[in-house]
Amino acid sequence: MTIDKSFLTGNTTMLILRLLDEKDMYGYQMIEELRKKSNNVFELKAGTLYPLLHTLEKKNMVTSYEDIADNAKVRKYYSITKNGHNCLNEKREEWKTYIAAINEVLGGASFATD
Amino acid sequence: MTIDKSFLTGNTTMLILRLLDEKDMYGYQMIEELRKKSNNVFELKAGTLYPLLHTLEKKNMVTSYEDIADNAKVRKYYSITKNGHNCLNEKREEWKTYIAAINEVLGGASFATD
DNA sequence: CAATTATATATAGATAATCTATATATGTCA
DNA sequence: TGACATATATAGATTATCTATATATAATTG
Repeated sequence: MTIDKSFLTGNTTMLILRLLDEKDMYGYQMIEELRKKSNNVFELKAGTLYPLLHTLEKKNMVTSYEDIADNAKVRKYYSITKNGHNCLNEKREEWKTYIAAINEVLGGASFATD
Repeated sequence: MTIDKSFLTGNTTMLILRLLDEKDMYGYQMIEELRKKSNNVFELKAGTLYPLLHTLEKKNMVTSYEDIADNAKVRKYYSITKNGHNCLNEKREEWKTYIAAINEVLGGASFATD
């Protein structure tokens, strides 16, 4: 089954902030993590992610710094800010409300988790 | 709480087909139904819906006919086709897969903190 | 060893699904 | 009578994706 890519719209920021809420990561790593955690459902494109990270940095949701990864190579790491953490919590609440509404229309059971 | 409108992207077609899968409706009625069923979460705009209905008709997902509503006024009713019904079932499956993937990422072993 | 593929970051331009604004017409209510 | 709700419609703006392209290094493969 191929997932309608437009489902993703609006969730990318929430997902990225969620990853960074666990640990600092660099861009390419986020793409791989999302792919793995979602069982290949999310295949976020580099051309989507890097501009988004720059925007999140401008909005003070994340900060970046250069550091050396396990393989001794320099990578651009991102770290979530207090502001970004608060935004994540808001987005999670919105997401819960949203899927409850969808399920209300679809007439099915709720798939929401806390 | 204001819901991020971009969450809706990609779901509108599924929701409209779901409404029509229960009974024939006219455009304005769909907007009202979605608003009510979702407890005001969905406030679909006329400028979004009417062009979408025209597209769905071109794609043979729905058919339309003029009929007289309860209040004796002529309204443009839409009816789901077999094709539209099949599309709805596919979208529902995609939706399930998609939210399972989101919850996989969101649920990753942590609790929301402030 | 050369060619290809994977890793890694970045930007420009295209695409698609919404939105707002506007138009038109009728009906209702204060 | 003037504003607001119902009802349908289109044009143009906005926004979040995408693809294509660029660059550089590392790893793999023929």
